[in-house]
Amino acid sequence: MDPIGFEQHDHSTCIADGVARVAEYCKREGLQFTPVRKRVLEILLHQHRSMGAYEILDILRAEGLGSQPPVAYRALDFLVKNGFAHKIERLNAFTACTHPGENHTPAFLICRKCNSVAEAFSEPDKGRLAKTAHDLGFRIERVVVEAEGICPNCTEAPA
Amino acid sequence: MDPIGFEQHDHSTCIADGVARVAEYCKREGLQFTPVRKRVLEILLHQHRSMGAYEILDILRAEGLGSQPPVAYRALDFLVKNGFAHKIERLNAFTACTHPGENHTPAFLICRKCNSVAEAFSEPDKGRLAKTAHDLGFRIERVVVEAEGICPNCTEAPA
DNA sequence: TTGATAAACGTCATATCATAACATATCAAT
DNA sequence: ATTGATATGTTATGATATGACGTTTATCAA
Repeated sequence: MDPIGFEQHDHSTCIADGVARVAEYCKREGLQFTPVRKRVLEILLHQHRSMGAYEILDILRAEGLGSQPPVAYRALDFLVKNGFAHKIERLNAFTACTHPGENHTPAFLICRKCNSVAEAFSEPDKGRLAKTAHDLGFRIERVVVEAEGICPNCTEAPA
Repeated sequence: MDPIGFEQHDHSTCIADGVARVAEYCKREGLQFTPVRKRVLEILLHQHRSMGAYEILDILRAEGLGSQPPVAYRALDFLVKNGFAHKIERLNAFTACTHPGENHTPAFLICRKCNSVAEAFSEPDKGRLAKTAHDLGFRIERVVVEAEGICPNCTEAPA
């Protein structure tokens, strides 16, 4: 049991399930779920935190799956574009999506102590921002919501 | 009259007023509003869009105010830390705060066509994200909200 | 006013994040 | 098998950001 989304969680089937779901989705949609792409997704699923592209690249390199930055970035682009992973802008890092296939606007809770990342939902159509945008005539296409703070595990064990 | 926050607006006094307000605030708080810091704020206020650190540095360099990256980054750090400017994470760029001195959680509306940036308010204490964080026991300290889309000026004149 | 301390600056070097460009290989559909 | 699209390998470079260290400037107490 590893802490996931700040809760204890059966992680053992988590990676396999995540990969399987994405594999199935790709098959349905005619997307190529190539070895590098699959491996990068596995790497991200393995950690419930965000990882930098070069950190992922180091792992790929050790496994002989690619040694140059574009290899990692291209795989990450694929995963992000299709909603299997997200980029955390605040950290210039990436994390596996916990709701692949579902259409959603993710919001992230980032612990500044342990760097774990939990994915929550935001509702960009509601609230003050939506109203402001509507009033101004601004058409929102995409919203980044990233909350930084202290996760429950780190609150309990302060430095 | 320049478009500001997507609206026509008297920009002429805007820079002077912004600088004056910050200068006064700094005096009150005992902060050093040095020439470089003041100039960087002016540069940011001059544009109602975000600017990269190196873009700002180029201007400083041309004016003999500093030629190395740390000069720009240190001034920007000062402005951001004190709430006179904000970093747009999505763009790795900076923009002058339109409500300096007021305690607020900014939300940004970023036009992907003309790169203008409008600062709005978000209400991180309300809405679904706040509820999720509370339920999980996550203590939010800071929230980044950045909406990307098309501003009214660019909607009217599509490419 | 001066001396001590902290804050800011100038500079060099380097770390970190990201992509352009182009050649080669693989896949998918005829 | 051919062809066009997609993916990969590789080189090179661009863009963003910070560590470290010595010098200068500001602040403030004595």
